[in-house]
Amino acid sequence: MSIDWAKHSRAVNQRYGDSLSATRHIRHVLLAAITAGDIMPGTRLTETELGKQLGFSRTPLREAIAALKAEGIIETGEGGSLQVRVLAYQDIHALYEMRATLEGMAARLAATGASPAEKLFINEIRINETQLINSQASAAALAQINSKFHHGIYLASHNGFLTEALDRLSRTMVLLGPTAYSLPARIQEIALEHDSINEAIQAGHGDDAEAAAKRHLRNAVKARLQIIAGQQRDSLD
Amino acid sequence: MSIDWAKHSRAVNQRYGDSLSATRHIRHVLLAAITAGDIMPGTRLTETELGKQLGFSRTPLREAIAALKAEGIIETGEGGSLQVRVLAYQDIHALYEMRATLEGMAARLAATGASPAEKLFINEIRINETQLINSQASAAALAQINSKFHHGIYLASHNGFLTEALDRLSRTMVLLGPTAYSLPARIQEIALEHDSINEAIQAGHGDDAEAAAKRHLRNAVKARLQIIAGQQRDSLD
DNA sequence: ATGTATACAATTGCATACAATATAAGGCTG
DNA sequence: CAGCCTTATATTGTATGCAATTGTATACAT
Repeated sequence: MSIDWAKHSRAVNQRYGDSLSATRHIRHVLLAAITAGDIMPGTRLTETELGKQLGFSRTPLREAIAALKAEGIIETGEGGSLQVRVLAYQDIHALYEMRATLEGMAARLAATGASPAEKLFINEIRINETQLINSQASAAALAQINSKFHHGIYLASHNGFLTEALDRLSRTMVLLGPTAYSLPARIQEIALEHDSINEAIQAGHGDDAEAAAKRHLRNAVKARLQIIAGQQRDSLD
Repeated sequence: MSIDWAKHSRAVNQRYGDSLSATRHIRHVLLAAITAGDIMPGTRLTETELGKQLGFSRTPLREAIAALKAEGIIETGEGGSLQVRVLAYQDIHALYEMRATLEGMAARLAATGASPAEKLFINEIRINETQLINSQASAAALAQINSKFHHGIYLASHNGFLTEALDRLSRTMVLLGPTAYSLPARIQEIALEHDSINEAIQAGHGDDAEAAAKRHLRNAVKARLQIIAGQQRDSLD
């Protein structure tokens, strides 16, 4: 039941340096733990316990939680108790519907407005992804390069609010559990879909880029539903 | 220099009841003060001072601020000092670009998926707006009914993440200052544009609704730039 | 045996106190 | 007189303690 907080803590220090304030540190550690699946949606979190385990007092912990609540990652259940947000089934559709629209917008803007350097950068990530797939890299490694590819497009949109909204959606998506890279059959499809997006961006075709991105997300939600169906248990617990 | 916090506090109590936790109460009061223009972007906020004026200790105040920071309403300046976020000029375009896409999406979804009751509700708001305009209501009253109209469409999209994203954008927009209703000439245009959106939604024409919403936002950014040009001062202060 | 009331434990919400850090002023030295 | 270092002050960051609310268990009555 106990979680290896030290591992996540080290990872955060390595990624952001060890000069983060306690509040921010805790925020990243909690996100990492949720992303890793160490804390499942619905899990009740108690401040005293968490504080003791993380080695911080309740004050910065509560501030981190306040930020995560504002983001919709943590919610207050009955009687004000804290728990990791539980997404309803219909939330999955809403989430992917949003992402399809925003990813489409980002791809369009990247195609029409990205600098040559940015386009080269995106293309390079795409090449790296192919190499990783061919070398049969782990699902985690593939998920990471996938993140980079999408994030590169977000940045190339030159719209900070769009980037932030998509980052936020990505963070919310970790509540859904394992990524689509746990489905071997989906990996090749993803590669092809990324290719169409990349090609449209490289060619500067906004319409095509948007359409390709939307197709990509439509297929993604299909894969996601497949994963969820596989996880189905009777809900008597 | 002193701000009438009691006024905002009363308004919040009236709107949400007086049983809100201190943290949430403070959050709404701060938002109200920023919306009303009592606190301008760039204004430095000191916790001790704010806490004293609001009548709360620093703990709930800091939690409210943590939430507002996560939303991008408050930012930390040099040396960790707090200030109301200052939007750059290019942020205006990015903001409206986002809103155009999301409002378009919401209008499309409302047109294709709203229930008859929801469509009636939207139409009713639209009728109310016309009456208010004809009776030469105040800019504040018009801004309020405008909010209702848009928010009604958000809800009719049946997508919680979209609604939340648009609400968030609206909150960010208060950082831009006075609404377009300070421009008399714009009021009639707004009415016409709302009409096209409403008609497309009532008729169930998704494409038309999206297009009308995007047109509306394109015109809105034009009006906004006009307002900003009017506020222009030499920046020698 | 079941439903209810009451007492107790656990947890959140808030306030105060302390520590660390940044800002600003003033004096000292070159 | 200018520049820099020192020191004092102000402000943010963190910890602890208390109050109030909620959840739970036990005992009692029906």
